[in-house]
Amino acid sequence: MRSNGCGNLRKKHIDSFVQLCGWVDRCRDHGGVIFIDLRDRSGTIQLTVDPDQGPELFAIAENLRNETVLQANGSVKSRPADAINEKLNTGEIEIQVKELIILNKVKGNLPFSVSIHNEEPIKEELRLRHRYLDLRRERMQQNLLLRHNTIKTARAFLEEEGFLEIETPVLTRSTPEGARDYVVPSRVCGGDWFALPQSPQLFKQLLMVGGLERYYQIARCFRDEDLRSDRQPEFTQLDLEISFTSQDEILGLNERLIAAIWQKVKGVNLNLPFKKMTWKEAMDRYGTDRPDTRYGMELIQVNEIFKTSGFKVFSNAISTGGSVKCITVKNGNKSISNVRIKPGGDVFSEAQKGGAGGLAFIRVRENKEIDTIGAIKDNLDPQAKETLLEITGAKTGDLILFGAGETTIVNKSLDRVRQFLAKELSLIPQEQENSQWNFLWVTDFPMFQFNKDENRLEALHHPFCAPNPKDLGNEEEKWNDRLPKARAQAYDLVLNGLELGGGSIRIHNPDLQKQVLKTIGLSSEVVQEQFGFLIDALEMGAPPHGGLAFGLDRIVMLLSSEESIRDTIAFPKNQNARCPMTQAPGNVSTKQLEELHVASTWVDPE
RNA sequence: GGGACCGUAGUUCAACUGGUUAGAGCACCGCCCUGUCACGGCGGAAGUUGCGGGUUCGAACCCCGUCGGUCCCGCCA
Repeated sequence: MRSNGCGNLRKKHIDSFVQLCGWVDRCRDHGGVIFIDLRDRSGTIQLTVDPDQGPELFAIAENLRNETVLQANGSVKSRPADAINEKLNTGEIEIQVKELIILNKVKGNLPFSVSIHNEEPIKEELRLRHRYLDLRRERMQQNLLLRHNTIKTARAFLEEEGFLEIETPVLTRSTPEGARDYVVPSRVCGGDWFALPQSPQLFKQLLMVGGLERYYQIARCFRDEDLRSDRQPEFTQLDLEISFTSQDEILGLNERLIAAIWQKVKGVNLNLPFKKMTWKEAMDRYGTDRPDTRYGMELIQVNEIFKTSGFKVFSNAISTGGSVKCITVKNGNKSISNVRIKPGGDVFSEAQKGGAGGLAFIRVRENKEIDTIGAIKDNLDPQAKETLLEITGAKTGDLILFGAGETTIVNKSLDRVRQFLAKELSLIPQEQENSQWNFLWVTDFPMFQFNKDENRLEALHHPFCAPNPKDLGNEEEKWNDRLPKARAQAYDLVLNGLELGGGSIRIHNPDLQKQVLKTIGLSSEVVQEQFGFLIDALEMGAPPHGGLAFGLDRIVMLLSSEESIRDTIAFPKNQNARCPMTQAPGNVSTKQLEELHVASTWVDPE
């Protein structure tokens, strides 16, 4: 049916007869000669239809509309010297058309224009409702090509490293920890339910117990939680697991994997090894476990200066176990007005979104004079002021912003403010090819964090991460005390403040695994019921193993400079987890429900 | 569950901040045009201003509710 791709033709094809198929991108009808831009996945080329080629052909050309599916047969010709289009890869040539065959017509108005030449912003709802049209556009084609190349490179790399690609079940069982499950009723096993996997975590560990040694998968994962621009109910992980390995080996291998992807897809040579930072250091200096270290404005703890201060907001925060931390905004006096850091201001509300009740500030004026609210100024003696200016490095013209209260909230709100101001003040370096890809391993996460609502410990990553032996020791009788405070052999890969992936060395000792599950409050009955198969497996010769999973959608989002992972997925869901094209999820018949032994309690709110 | 913003022709936007007939570009339809490439020219059709209620002499604009969407918090790695 076709001999070439439209976008692949060049001067070397001149005088050859070609058969092209594609979509009408646009027409220019001059009354005599008619130009048609024909587009397929490879690109666009100009077709030229002359009246002297016959009235039938001309009549077809005259009545074409955009997005008509067209076959064009004709000869490749060079364009007249003054008609060369340098903006087009195929701009030196054109097709002298001998025959046009309409393969399919377009009925009615198109909801939006596909042609890149009419790139008005289109409401995303509309793009998703007619995703097949949206996918025809260059931007989505580029993104999906980039996604394909990313996966292809990962497969080739892992193949070379001795990995096997193995599929794991999509219908599996619900587990207590983590996100809400998508649940599927079983017709055959009445009253029982499958859950869709939140990740292949346990299966990949069991593959290691099964002696497969090196596994990977492009794995679809499901989480029934509320959506964000970087979160979909079904998303894809590049998931891998290795037996007989160490943390360093896993980090090294994954750095090389990432470097291979960036090399192939972006042509960028990353510097290896990536930088490393412990979780504690990240929290102290940046207030987040995924810091953007491309710029400074670090958080500085100033508890010592304010613990005896008469400014109660600060001293109370410290005496109740919290912190006072600050960031120094260079030349902030000029760039950030008081209106913006007081209630109602954009900087203030950014701190508020992080949970802060307020945003205290000090402006440094000439001769180390400070300008702030009276309650702070009156309670800051000269020595304390001197120390503050010294450890913050604040100079004339600088603005110091404070967070005070519970340490987690201080960290969270100052992290937000820091990121917000970095964008506002353009502190993020854009220019150098390599510095815009700031990779960072964050290591030594705690095993657990305290969940206030449920009044219990919960696993920070998941409850299969192995604790650091240095923190745990060998004597089992001390596990009870030591485990809750232990660091995990867990690590995240962070790029420019976004988490790309994470993993850990896993527990392969069944007693330790039981102890960890007990620590997060699971009774031995629940452990037996929900994780019995894992404990059994660990008792039957489980090798030491560990692994990692990357968020593939997010990687592609960064590589394609998109702001939403929806633009990296062919058919994504909207923010209500609905597919605007198919309208899924939808009704099922009463008969289907009966077969599944399920009755709906849903009542339409009237 | 909560907060913010948005919804006007097929589409992207406008409409003096409450004023009478809701405009424009692209797309669409018709006519003209032989070297354009965001082709050009002339003409035309196209609207329940998301929906429901209220305030008002008068509502796209103000108020309440509702539906849909985006971003964020909670939630989620």
